[in-house]
Amino acid sequence: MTTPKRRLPVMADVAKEAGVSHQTVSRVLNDHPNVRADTRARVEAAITRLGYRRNLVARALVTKRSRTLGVVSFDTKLYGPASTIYGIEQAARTAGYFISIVSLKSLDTASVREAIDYLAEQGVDGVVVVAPQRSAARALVKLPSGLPVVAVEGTHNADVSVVCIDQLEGAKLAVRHLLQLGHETVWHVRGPSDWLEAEGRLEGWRAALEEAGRPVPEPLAGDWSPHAGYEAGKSLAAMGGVTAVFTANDQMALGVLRALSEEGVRVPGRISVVGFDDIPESEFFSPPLTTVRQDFDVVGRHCIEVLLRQIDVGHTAYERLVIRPSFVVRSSTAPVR
Amino acid sequence: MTTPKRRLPVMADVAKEAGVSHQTVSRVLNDHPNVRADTRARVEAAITRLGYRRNLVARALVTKRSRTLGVVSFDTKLYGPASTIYGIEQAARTAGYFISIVSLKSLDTASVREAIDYLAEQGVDGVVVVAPQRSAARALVKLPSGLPVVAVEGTHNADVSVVCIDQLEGAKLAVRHLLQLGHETVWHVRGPSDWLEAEGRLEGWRAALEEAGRPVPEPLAGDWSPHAGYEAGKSLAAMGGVTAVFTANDQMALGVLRALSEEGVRVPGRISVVGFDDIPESEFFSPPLTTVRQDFDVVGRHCIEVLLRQIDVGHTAYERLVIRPSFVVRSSTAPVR
DNA sequence: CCGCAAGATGTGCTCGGTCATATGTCCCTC
DNA sequence: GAGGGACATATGACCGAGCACATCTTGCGG
Repeated sequence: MTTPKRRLPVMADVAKEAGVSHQTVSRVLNDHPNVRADTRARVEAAITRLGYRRNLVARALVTKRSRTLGVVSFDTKLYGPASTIYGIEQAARTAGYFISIVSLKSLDTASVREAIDYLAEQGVDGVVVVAPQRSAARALVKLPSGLPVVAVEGTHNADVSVVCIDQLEGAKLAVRHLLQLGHETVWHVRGPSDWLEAEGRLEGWRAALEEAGRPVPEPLAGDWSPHAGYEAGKSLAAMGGVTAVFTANDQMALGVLRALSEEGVRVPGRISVVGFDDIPESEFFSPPLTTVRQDFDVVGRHCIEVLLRQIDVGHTAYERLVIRPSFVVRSSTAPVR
Repeated sequence: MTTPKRRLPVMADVAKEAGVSHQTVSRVLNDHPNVRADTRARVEAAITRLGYRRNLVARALVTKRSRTLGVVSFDTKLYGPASTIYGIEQAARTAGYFISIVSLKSLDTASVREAIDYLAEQGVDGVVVVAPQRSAARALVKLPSGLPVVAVEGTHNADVSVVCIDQLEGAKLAVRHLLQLGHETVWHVRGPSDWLEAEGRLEGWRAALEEAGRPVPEPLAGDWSPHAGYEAGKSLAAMGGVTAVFTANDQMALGVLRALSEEGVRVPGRISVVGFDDIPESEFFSPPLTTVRQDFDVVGRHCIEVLLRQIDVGHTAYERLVIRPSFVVRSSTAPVR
């Protein structure tokens, strides 16, 4: 009971229709120069007449280039990964590549390896791994068969090219801003310990405090969620003596703001708060959040650049591209009273 | 100066290694029953010894099934689309399919058509179009060559299967909740007019008010952004007499809350606010937002279900799957004084 | 008017799998 | 011991493009 759908036209059909060989059709399709103008026109007419579309699968088989790039990511619902993937997709499409996405629930080494293998089997020309966790970064050490790979936020590991945002610098911007406002020191609500970004921000925070010769308080644990920020905010309010907090991301900062508000602690009157990411909502928090801005689109674009370079010129040296974050001052920070 | 990388092993290599024919290797790979146990073992040993991975491109060429689904979406940075795509990806991968994504900056008819064609050329087995705009829905009327397509939030158009959330019902939930709290009527900050979701929520709001015989105020314009909500909030504060607002999404609600806070209007003391979407941040807004919850994951899963059904059994009747939203009461709504 | 090079077009093979079919093997039954 | 059927394995064609090379045109200089 199969559908009587006539099969789609192939090159040979177009060739017959235009009265040329399939090779000439191929030349027309690939903008080969050596085709007479009227022949080209005839072929093009035949193509539109038949509604012919070239079969990229067949093409990929012989050229060994699928013009598809794989992306392995974690929780693509989050603003950061989603934005990065958006940037990747835009850049890839401009360069004539497709994007095949695998979104993992856990970034353990095995899952990442499996995902990469899976994509390799599908014939992707290269893979971008959005690997912000230590475990994911570990999965990239001994990779299979010369598949070009670029990591976003990978470790300093030299086994793969990396594009990342300078987390250390971002954190320092935040802390220095607060110190300049006269705060004696700055508390920190950190991200989960297996995340490289959390690590970098923590280090940057610590380094900036030490550079200024200030005491380094115990960081508060967090897991990026607003809820974790909320809990941390409650603790901070209870501590007393806290005047400035650097939160490892904006969502947690939101939780902190909420908790402080509930506890009747004015921001920035009593406590100044700085976030990280600059999600679109931050500008409208109560109060609008001073934060470190990461340009995820740029990260995505650079990934594709690096990856395509690796694909095109073969295995060059591994690159490491560090993007500087910027700082956005809004109303959640103020000079200490 | 080409790399001396020896080409990857193919079926023939495995066959030789195991001392069988390539066909037997194929049988082993596809779990064909008619293979003697020891032969199978020999082949499997050869596979691991050589590190063989099957070439899915070649397979796709002959089977005419790429086991790849295309997704066309608009602004995948937004929480809604990102979550939907996440759900789609999970469901697809579970079913053994890859996801190829095209993220558009504009959902005009031409772009959507082009994207679908692009994916069709790549040989996808089906396409999910996240088409929340009227223009995108229009692009789905006369589709090319029997390519299975499912739309998320498409129109009632019978030319394609649709999976959507009952926007009308969601809006009604919001309005009824507010009316039950004793509010005389409910203002509305609407989404952009070419968005079907905005349309649905507007209609639901209006219908619920009319059902209750209440006056229907002029809706305020918005574009989903917190900034638009902020502007609307300022207007609402200036109006006087407003006690309840239904905002078409949570981001705009955030802007409304911000504006009301700046104007010294207490929420929910003087004005109650309800949003739509239930983004992860909503719970920590000031105050925590009462909102309509959309389960995007479920939408994604249903899309794949419908799409795979269409792919497997051929062209059945177009389906229309409507998912009911739920309602989350938090602290941004209160009985009218 | 011929020769020759550059341009235009055609021929046949290849990519790496799967499918249909042929061939071979084994066991069981009459 | 012949015949039949089920199972195991091999053979060759084929999917639809691109590539290398062969062949046929054409234009131009000598």
